[in-house]
Amino acid sequence: MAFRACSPNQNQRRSMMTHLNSHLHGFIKLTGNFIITSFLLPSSSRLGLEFSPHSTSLASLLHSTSFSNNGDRPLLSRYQKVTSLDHAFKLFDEMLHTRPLPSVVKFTQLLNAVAKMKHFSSSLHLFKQMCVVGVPVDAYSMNIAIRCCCQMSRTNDGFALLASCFRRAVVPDVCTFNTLLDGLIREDRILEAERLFKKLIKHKSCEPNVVMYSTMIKGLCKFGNNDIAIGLFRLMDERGCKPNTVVYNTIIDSLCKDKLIDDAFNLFKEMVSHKGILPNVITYTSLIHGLCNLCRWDEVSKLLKEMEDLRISPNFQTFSILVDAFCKEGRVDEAEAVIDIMVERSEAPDIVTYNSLIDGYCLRGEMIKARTLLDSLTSKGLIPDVFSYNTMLQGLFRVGRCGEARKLVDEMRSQVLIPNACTYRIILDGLCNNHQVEDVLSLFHLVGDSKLNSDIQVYNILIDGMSKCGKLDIARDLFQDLTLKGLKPNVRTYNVMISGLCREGMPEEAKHLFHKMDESGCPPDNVTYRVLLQGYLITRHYNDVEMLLQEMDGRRYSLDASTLSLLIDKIAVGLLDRSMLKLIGKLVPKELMDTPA
DNA sequence: TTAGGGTTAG
Repeated sequence: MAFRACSPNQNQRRSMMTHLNSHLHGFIKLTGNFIITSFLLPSSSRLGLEFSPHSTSLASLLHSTSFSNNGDRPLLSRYQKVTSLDHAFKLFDEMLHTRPLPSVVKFTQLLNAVAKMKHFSSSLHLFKQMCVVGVPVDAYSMNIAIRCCCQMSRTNDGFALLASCFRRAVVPDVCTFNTLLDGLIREDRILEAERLFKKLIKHKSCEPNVVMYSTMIKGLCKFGNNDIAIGLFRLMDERGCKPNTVVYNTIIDSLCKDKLIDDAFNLFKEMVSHKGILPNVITYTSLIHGLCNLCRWDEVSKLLKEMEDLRISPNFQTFSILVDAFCKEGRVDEAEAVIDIMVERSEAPDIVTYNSLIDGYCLRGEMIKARTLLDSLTSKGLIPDVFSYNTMLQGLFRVGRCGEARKLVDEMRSQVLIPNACTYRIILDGLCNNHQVEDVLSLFHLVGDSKLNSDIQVYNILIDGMSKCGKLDIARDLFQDLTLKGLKPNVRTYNVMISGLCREGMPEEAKHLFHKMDESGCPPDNVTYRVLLQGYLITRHYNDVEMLLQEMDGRRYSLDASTLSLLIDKIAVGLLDRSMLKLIGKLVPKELMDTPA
């Protein structure tokens, strides 16, 4: 594998673009073919059944699994078949008047059916009624009630029910504790979740199983602790709890989201080749999503082909992710083709998918198409939401049509769609990008001390916008104001401030701020390093470049195309030492590398 | 009869 960016000349750079384009082109061609062929896959795979390449014949599987409707599957009881809340309440009332009272199992079936319809408070209400009339509740019914609390983000009420378990001599099991653990994680109470998990193991309250480990791993991933999550994953294996597809998927997805795609693929390889665990559509969708985010299109097409070989059919979410990725690249034709296939497969695109398409049109400046689509959503049976309008709004600002953007906001109001915090941020950002400094500031001041302005993201937009409009003094004042407002700068705040300082030729002040980050408990991220490096290079501040590169290597960070290009230019003209190339080579992500001819 | 994994705006 050659390091493409080593040669700085114009031809090489052009060739990199051509190469990338041909990949993209190849991908689209292949994807187009593939999606059509996957639509033609045997109906078994469209039904969501997956086949190992070594499995017994397709026909026998089809026969035994997908079409055997009689006998094998237990019939659902009338309590599990409820279709509406009304129906459930009527049935419950009937049960209360039956003598002797139906068994707790029947009641539990009904509770579960109601919970599955996402009527959590009703399910909980029925549970309480059961207790009142003296149905002897057990761990199953208790677990459903606890789950209802947790799903409504009332995990504390779930713990209160746990206490009542002890009073009622109901023994909580691993499922009870896992539900509570999941509730804590859902409410972002990761420290309490960790404490509970450790306590359960210490007191041997229950033996964690693969679901519980997986819940804890999900929580750790959610809070950016991939390494600790992987540590727990290894520990679980050592303790004799065999990992399965779900646990692998959880970690793979988190690595993909953090752009650690190569680590994700190592894990994927381990899962499939060493452990013999079959990947499924979720595994592939996570990987595809990760690759799309990094624009590694050739590998996306490879994975889609692999799915086809394994007879794993892409599903609604896979398609949705592809539509979104195509739209973000401005490839709306391909996105439209995928949407057509979704319609053919009766996986009707939802509002989210269409929002991506609106975004794609806007990105290409095709505002009429975007507007027509927005207006046609209702006829597709979808109600345009604030999200759709926000997307359109963003597009109008992007092409500099501030007047029309204003009109759209008025239109939202007239449609009783209340602009939300995101609308506000889009307007601020749009006005900044269109250099409407006066308007931005008057809007910001008009909003004043309202909750909308107690938002670090608002400040990030304004600091960035002001410094890009050449108003670094205002940006600095806003940065100072943060602490007075009781807001804490986040990594993005530092990044935009550092970037602004560099833009105005103040690398020393930028460096000072950079050093403050770690001590403020906000360590610099990949972007901080890139921004500072670019600042140093543009302001001809070369002394610290190598040190920054080494630190990046230590933190496993990587270079982006523009920083890389700047570094190479400086080496080419002899302002930076060629010896740095080796270190730079280590920091180039795969998507910027050449592939063998 | 109970618990776990993948898409949405800066």
